[in-house]
Amino acid sequence: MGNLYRFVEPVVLLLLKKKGCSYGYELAGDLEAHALTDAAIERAALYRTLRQLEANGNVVSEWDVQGGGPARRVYSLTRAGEQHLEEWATVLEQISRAMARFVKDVRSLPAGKNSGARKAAAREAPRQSS
Amino acid sequence: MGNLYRFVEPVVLLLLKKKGCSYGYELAGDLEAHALTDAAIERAALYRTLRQLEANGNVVSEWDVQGGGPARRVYSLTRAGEQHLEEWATVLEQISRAMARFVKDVRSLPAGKNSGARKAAAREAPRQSS
DNA sequence: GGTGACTAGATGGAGGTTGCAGCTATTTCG
DNA sequence: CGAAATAGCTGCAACCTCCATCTAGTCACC
Repeated sequence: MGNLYRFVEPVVLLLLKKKGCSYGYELAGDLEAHALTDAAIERAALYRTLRQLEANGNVVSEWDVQGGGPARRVYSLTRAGEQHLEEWATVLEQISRAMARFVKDVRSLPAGKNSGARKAAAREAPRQSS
Repeated sequence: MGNLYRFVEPVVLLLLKKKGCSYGYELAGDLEAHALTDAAIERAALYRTLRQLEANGNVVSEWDVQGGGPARRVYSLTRAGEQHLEEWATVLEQISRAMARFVKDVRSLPAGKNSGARKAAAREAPRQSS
């Protein structure tokens, strides 16, 4: 199913809201736990998503040169970002419901062989009635 | 959010199972009603999805030259296709649950301003102390 | 018998996304 | 020193998406 790049964004927003602020490398770890799909998340996708979120004004970043190790680019949500997260929640809620309906629909059908229609035989009463 | 090309496939499979068999132009109409997202579905995506499903052995097609109007390429599910649909149901069920969890998670957080962490202020005790 | 509307399938190509592989740099540990 | 871990970032081929457009058959109408 691939990486479903689009769902990296909302999860990152949620994590940032929960944690207050964070940086790419750390988020990469947390992402596994919160991912909407079981697909592994690409590092590249994560970094690119963060940059894009910043370009769109949903997060801001600044360098943290303090602790040991290389510098970190620390991100935090803006107000626009919080709102964006809410919007994601609304959208995902709808999709979630639609998917649940879909699953129920599939399950409600006779399993196994295709009951209603024999193969592509169908062409029994074609409408050349005109 | 775009067309979410990936979700055209399961919906087409479901429709074919329900109807026994059908063709592109007709499916295009039904798709609106069953779509998982509110995005309109591209004709191009539909036709290409059908071809791809056939290439993967999930459906078979034959020409219907009978009725009025141009010939139709009529598709129907194979047994592999039925199984593929089941698999889709399993996957989508998981994603649906994960999304619902996500939404609940978002909603459970304090709305409005970011409580836990003030802006990007964080850097309160910067280490120019060195 | 010409014209437009409708049905039906399909493709072309610009532009965007993704996944992989790799790069740099800093610090810590043995 | 050299290796490993941390941290961020980029290049690029392959792939996907979206829009526009094309072909062609039939029908209704004048």
